[in-house]
Amino acid sequence: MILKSQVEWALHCCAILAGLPEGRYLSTKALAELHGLPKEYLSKALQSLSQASLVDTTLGPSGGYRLARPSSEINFLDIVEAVEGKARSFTCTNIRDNNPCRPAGYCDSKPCAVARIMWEADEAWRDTLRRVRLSDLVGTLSEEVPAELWRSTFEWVLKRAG
Amino acid sequence: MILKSQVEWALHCCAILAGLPEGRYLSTKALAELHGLPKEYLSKALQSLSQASLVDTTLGPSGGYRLARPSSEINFLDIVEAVEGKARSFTCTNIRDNNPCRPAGYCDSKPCAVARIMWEADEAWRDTLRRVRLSDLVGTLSEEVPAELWRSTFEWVLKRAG
DNA sequence: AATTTGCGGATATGATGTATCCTTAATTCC
DNA sequence: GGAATTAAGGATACATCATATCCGCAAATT
Repeated sequence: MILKSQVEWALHCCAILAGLPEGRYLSTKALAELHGLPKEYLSKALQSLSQASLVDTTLGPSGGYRLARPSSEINFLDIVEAVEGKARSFTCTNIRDNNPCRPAGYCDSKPCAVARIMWEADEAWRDTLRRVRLSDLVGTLSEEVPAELWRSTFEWVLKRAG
Repeated sequence: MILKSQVEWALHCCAILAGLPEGRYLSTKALAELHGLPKEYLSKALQSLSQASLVDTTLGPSGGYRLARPSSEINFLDIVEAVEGKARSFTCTNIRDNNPCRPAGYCDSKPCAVARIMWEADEAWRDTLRRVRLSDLVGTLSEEVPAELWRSTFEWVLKRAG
């Protein structure tokens, strides 16, 4: 059970977008260069964010991406689900239906007890991600990343932001 | 991020094994028939349980599997990790290292803030699974499964248990 | 008009989950 | 002792999906 690398990419890109001044856009090209990622494939991840309405886009030179909402109104789960999908990690295939002892036409009243527990764990995972806002990440980064690197990075970004 | 179907199989099989009388074994063949699963492939899942020391095995006719510990001392995470592996769902590839603004030879003091949050969610998932014992599942099933089906199923199982 | 951008489709490749088959060694039963 | 049964593990095939690249289109800027 491994998350796509696009999840990591999308989270880091959103953290950068969160630091953009109001109204500016940053292109796929700049985000790919900044993170050392394949531009064309990163583009797919960003398209997922766009389809989920997490980011706004604009075309042409000086075009690119910006957050569609304040970073305090976007949480980790929003981003993760945008690229990874909203499907649960456990799918119940109802193998108990194959029990040869079952009377014909028997129908379960509840979802399988095994599935309920697996889904509960899935929800715990989602809850944790839901509780962390993108702005929280930015706050942590701004504390942990050395001030000089933080400054030079955004200088680099702003030089490329349309 | 989808769990293997073997996870579902292993959980259901363990629930059956938990109902076996002391010292009896149940074969792959019986477990496969009971759940309508491909015998040869289910065998791989059971081998994983064996390698994780969750079950004991014995060879020959009347051979098969039984729990290695009481069902109250086996939790969901034990079983899930046995077949799914213990690797975290999120792997940090340290793409921040590619930041062109980084001074050469720069080394991070902490793991990436993004990774820490993703790992926290992963731990929440694992904690939930760790808190549910196999005996809890059996308790739930014995309440929810109609008494007659429950009885006839174990009659079916005992007829095949060595 | 030329360039740059996001977007979607088509395609290729590698890894992994799913599934089957076969051999080997251990155990039971006759 | 011999036949049957079992778990274990290796080899192989196939399908699905993540990864990655390329192309053409429409929109926006210069």
